[in-house]
Amino acid sequence: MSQVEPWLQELLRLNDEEEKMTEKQIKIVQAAVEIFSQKGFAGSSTSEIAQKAGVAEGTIFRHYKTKKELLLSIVAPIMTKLIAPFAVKDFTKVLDAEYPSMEQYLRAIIVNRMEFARKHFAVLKIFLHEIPFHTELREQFQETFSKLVLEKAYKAIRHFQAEGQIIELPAPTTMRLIISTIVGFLITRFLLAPNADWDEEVEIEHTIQFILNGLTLRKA
Amino acid sequence: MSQVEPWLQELLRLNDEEEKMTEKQIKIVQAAVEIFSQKGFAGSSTSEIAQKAGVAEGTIFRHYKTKKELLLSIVAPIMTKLIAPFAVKDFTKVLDAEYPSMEQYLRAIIVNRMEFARKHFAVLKIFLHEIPFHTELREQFQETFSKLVLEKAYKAIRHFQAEGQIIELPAPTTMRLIISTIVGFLITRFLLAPNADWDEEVEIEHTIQFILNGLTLRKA
Amino acid sequence: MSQVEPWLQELLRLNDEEEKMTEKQIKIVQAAVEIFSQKGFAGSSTSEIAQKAGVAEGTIFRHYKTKKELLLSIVAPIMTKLIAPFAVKDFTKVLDAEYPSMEQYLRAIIVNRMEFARKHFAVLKIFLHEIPFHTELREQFQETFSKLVLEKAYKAIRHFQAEGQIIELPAPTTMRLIISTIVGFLITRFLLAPNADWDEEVEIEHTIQFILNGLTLRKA
Amino acid sequence: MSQVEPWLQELLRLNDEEEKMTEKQIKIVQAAVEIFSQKGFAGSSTSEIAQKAGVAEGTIFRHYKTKKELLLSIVAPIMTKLIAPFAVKDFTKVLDAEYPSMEQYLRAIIVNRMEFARKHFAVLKIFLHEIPFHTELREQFQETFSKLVLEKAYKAIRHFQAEGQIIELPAPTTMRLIISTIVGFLITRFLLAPNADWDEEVEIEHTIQFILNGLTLRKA
DNA sequence: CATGAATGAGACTTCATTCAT
DNA sequence: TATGAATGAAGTCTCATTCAT
Repeated sequence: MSQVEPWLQELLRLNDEEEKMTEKQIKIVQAAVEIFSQKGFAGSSTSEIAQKAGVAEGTIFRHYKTKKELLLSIVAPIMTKLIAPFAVKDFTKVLDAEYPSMEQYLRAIIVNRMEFARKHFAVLKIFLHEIPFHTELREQFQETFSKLVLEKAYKAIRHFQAEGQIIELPAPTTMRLIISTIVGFLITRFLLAPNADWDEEVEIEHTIQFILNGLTLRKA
Repeated sequence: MSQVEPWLQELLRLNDEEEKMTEKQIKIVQAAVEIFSQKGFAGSSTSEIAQKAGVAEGTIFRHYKTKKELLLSIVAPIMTKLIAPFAVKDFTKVLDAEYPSMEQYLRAIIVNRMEFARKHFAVLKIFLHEIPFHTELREQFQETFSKLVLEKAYKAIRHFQAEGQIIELPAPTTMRLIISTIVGFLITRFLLAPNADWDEEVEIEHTIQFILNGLTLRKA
Repeated sequence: MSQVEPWLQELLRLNDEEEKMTEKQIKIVQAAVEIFSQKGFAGSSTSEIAQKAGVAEGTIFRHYKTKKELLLSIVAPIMTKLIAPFAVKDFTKVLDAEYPSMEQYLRAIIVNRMEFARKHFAVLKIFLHEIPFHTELREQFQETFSKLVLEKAYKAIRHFQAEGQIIELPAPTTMRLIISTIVGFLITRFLLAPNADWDEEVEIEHTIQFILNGLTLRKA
Repeated sequence: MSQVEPWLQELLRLNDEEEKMTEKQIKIVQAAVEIFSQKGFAGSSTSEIAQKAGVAEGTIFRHYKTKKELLLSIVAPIMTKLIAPFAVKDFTKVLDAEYPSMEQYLRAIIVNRMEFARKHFAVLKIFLHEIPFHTELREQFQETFSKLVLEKAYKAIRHFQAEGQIIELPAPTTMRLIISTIVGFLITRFLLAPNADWDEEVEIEHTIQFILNGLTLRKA
């Protein structure tokens, strides 16, 4: 999964929408991402963004009606992208075919999402900070998430439970435990100790083993 | 540990410093907590706080030189409180005496910190949101954390490793995995699905077992 | 005249009105003088004055209804004091009796007013700065000045002109030239170069000779 | 010197820098000059300035970052202009060539600076009032003055002393006496009795004669 | 498309003054 | 008499947004 799977390509193609953008517009977005992620949305000023983008103050509003629209244009797409790998049409088929073991599945997810986080670090940070303050964002995310991901993820979990690979906890609990561990890993890696030079491979391995062990019955 | 241990009382007593506060000052702090946690620091206005507190806007600045000082007066103490249970002078003694098994230890921590999170939910939320934007906060937290908690926690981890209760991962990795799981639990409980009525006891139990299993060697 | 003349004593006695003042009130006035002279009236805050005086904010307003009243209580008396030496009831008699020559008269005035300026430097500075901005002050000063000083000074000038000691310029012109020179001397001494160590005696002598020469006919 | 000398033109040309200014910006400066000179800097409010300029308050801060910057933009240039006529590269040559007698020199200076004071009355008033409260202003003025004027003025004084036109007082003393008289003249004319209709020509003549007499040896 | 001067609402903050204690 | 918490008007300054060029 470190290579983009065919079934994902369609989804991902939606994202490369930097096409119709003016050169100036791209600079605006880049500047906005940088400043929003440093100071937060409410703490940033459009004039500062314009300055960093090397653009007149008015130019921003030629492309985005309001400051908030600029934010959403940055943050909304990331939600879809974030979720994309899980939004597969027929999940269990995928599972059967490609991930015979939970371990391979987990490793694929972690590696893939880590690349994603590395690439979109700043935007993800903005997303995390702003989602509590913008109802539309939150609702859109919740809807997308529960529609596209939740049931499919539950299916996958039950699939591995049925196969006896993991224990029979409630699916939401299982999911919470997995996501907590992965997100905790990513946050530590990119936010808390971005400069610490650690052995990424080894940490990933520990993390995967922790999840697998955690979800496996201890033999008495 | 759901009861406050004697060795904690001193530490905790530092916190009930709402003494010298005017009635109005208390109202200001309450209003500020509510509004900051809803809209974020930069998105809140002092006039709104004053209004909600039923106080003239000038009154805020009689007690706090700046809006930011108001924020810090709210958020700084929570850092110490958050860490308090781990800032024990002689940790291993405590461990020997009171927590023969890692399981008991984990349960104590989770229950205790859950009560704490329940009580200080709003302030914790503010803390989490603002810490990336305020260097002083971040540095103070890092210092306090590494001084008071880190080494002691590592000691505890090594203690349980020596006893053969958990496997020999690097202490920082072990710690990351434990904290991720606990924080993930608390965030799910209080932030993501605060209204979902789930069986807290059972979820705690699952969480503890997940951590313990995760850190225990699978018997081949 | 470096000693206080008998006819002045009455006038001067009006000034030592620090009698009925509370200890705190005195401290307030001292603090106000210091701060007003450093930052100007409009640039000073009553709270700063209270702080420097070691007094509660409200205490100032127990003694002075408004900030401006505090200013006037400081500045108004200095006007009288400043003018006092010239406000003699029967001036020409004084002149005949005590100052046979213009030179002696000038020297007396300069020495005496220099001591005055040295003592009341800060208050005089406040007075000079504030007089353009406070109509009452300006009017009161103009009235006092023209009533008590102007005619008497003109009389003295004409007296010395009649005696042939100085040339027959218009009295206002003569007065302007004398006052300009003296005030210029005092401002240089106390404001522009207060730290320069110069020979005061010699400078006074030069100044007097300049005025006298300036008002004497050059012999062809 | 009532006509602008050629060597001055360059210096003076620096001043007509109202070029790049918006129409509104010019109105702001005009309003600010008027209000500052009436109420002093600290006693004026930006809202009042905006109102008198017929401009939104925000517009002031688009052109000047702070209220103080507005003050300095008004007051700083006047310092150079005030001094300009004395900041000539080779002063004694000028003296030799154009002012054979001290009298002509004095008359030229007085007339020229009187026109200047008449034209820039309000700004000069602001300058005089504010210089004690703004360290930067004071230091900049002292530096400019001592660099550009002092030595040259001393040279001129010694030039006239060497020619026997004036007596051998120390140059600083001589300068103090001359400036006191001239400044006293200007202040009387424009500040103390601006409405009194006096014969300016005659007063100038008296003032010049006073200075000349004052600095000339009385023949015994 | 792009500019940047202009706006005016509203942000944070100060301050003279009042008043219950 | 003295205090100092409280006030609210006013101050300086910021900022998203508009619009003529």
